Amino acid sequence: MAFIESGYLRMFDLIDGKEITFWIGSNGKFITSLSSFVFETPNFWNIQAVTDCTLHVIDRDTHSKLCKTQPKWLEFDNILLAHSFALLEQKMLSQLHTTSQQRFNTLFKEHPQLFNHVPLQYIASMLGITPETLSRLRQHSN
Amino acid sequence: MAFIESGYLRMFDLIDGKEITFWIGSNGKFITSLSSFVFETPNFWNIQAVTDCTLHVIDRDTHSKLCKTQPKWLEFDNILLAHSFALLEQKMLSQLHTTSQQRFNTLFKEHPQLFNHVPLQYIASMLGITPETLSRLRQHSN
DNA sequence: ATTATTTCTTGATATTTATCAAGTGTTTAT
DNA sequence: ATAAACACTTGATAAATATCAAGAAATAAT
Repeated sequence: MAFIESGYLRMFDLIDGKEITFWIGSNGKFITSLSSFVFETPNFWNIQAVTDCTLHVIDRDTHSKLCKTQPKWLEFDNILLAHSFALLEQKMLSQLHTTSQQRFNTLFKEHPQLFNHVPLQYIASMLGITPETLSRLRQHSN
Repeated sequence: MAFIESGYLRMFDLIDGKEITFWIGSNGKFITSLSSFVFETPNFWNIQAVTDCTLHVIDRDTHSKLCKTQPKWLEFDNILLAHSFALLEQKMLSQLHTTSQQRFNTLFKEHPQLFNHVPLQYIASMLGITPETLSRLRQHSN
C-alpha cells in the first residue's frame, strides 16, 4: 500500500496477452493491489510507475500489525476503503450510461495534466476504448 | 445496511429520467447504500426490493456505535468492505475488456435463477446494454 | 373473463466503435 | 547523426449495438 506524493502510476491486468489498464493515479491518492490483499494471491494486478514517482509505502505485514494494534489506523483504513468503494461505484455507474465521448470529456476536464504525462493508449484502455477511437474523440471534442 | 436472507434487491440511480440498475443481489449478500454513508447524503442511490425479501437491517447509528465499541465489528466491516471493493474492481475490469455476449454468458452461468426472478430490463441495464440487445443475446447464446 | 398494462421480442435502419493497414511523428539507443 | 523502436493519427471497412416501431406474450386490474 502506498501514498503517492508525486508522479503517475497505473494498475493493469494482463488478459490474453493484452494489458488492460483500469486505474491511473497521481499525487494525493493511495494505491493498493487490494485484490491480492483480499484474495491472498501474490500478484493479482500489476502496478507500474508511468513516470518517476515519490511514494510512501507500507508493506502488508506492517499494515496488518497497525490494524491490530492501532484502533485509529483501522478506523482510517475503513474510511479510506469506504471512499474508494464509493468512488469506484460511481465510476462503474458512469461506465453503464455514458458514451465514450462523455467519459473522455469528463476525464479531460478533471485531469487535463494526465494527457501530458501518461501514454494515450493507457488512457484509452481505462476508458474502455481503442487508441484509435481515443485519437478520434480528442479531435471531435474541440 | 442489510443482510439478505432471501429475495432479490436492486440498486439503481435515476439519471435524466432513466433508471440505471448497477447492482442486483440475493440471499447471502450484504447491501448498503454506501455512497450515502460516505458522502452523508440522505438518499444517494435507490434500493428496491424486486421480490418479497427477508432482511436483517442495521441502521446507521447502530452501525457507527458498533464500529466504535466493538473492535471485532470494525474488523469485520473492514473485511466486508475490502471484499466488496475487490469484487467491484473485477467487475469493472470485465466491463472494460469483455463483450456483452461474454458478460451475459457469465452472468447466466453463475446466476441462472436471476433470470426467473428479476425483470430482464434490470439485468440489461446492469450489463450496460438495452433490453433489445439482451433479448437477442439470449437467443444467440444457445 | 375481459380489458388494460407491462414486459419481452422481432425487424429495419442508423450510429458507434473495432479492426486492419498504412503512414507520420517522437523518443531512445547506438 | 542515424537507425530502431515506440506512440499516435488517419482512412477504409466490418462488426456490434442503439434506436425506432410494431407486435406478441405475460401479468395485473376490473
